[in-house]
Amino acid sequence: MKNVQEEYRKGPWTEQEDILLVNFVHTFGDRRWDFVAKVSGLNRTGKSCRLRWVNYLHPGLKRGKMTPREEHLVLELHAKWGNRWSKIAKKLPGRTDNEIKNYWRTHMRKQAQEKKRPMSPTSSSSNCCSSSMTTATTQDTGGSNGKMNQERDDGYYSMDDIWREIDQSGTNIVKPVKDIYYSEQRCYLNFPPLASPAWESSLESIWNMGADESKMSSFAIDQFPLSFEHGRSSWSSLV
DNA sequence: AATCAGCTCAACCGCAGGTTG
DNA sequence: GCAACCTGCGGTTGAGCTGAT
Repeated sequence: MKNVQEEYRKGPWTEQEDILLVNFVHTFGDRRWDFVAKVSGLNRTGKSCRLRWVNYLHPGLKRGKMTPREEHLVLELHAKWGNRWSKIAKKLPGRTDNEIKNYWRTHMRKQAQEKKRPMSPTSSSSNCCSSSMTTATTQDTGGSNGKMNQERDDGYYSMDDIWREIDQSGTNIVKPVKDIYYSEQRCYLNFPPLASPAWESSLESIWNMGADESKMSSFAIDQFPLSFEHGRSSWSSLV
């Protein structure tokens, strides 16, 4: 029996894998990830396939910088729901929970560090509140495994550190978000969308195709005979 | 031009909840 | 009711990019 760790590929997805995944998701839908992973011949877990699809390949995804409106919405919804990223993402069409999570993390770390900077080093960590993690949102961070509870020597902030800083600095995250938003002296520029990868045009053409399975299959065969043969061999045993 | 530090974001992991047999 | 499996979520990591020095 093969070791599972040998069986599945990890790391960055290749263009070919992307096209293959798009192909099979279009055929079988974006629900049965384990099945899609198996029949596609991708040596990836269903989980990995789902993540790639949801965070990168989904046709409705926006790319590029968050707009001020989106930033505002994220802050507002986070104040309301805490770290319910997927819930927040549902209110921002084209944005993923991962993207929002990353944005928030960057945003709050920046804010915490800016708050910390003017303070003297001694006053920053000896606050009376440091022992309690009772911010409005800690209830939502139950999944934390505690790996990153300590502020690192290099100044890295874990989520807990961020919450602590926010808590200590008196920034009430639940207060009307407009205050937080407009107090930031940020320059909101409209950047052009990021340049699309060259292969995106080919993906687009895939999406413009009908859901004709035979078409999809022949496409897969033409493009990636080896992968498809592999997939088909597992397919026959599954279907 | 080279190096370094900070930032971004894709991808992983572990866990929890849902579904199925 | 229960175990096994699958899916989705939230937290974390690290490679690569970018700007500063």
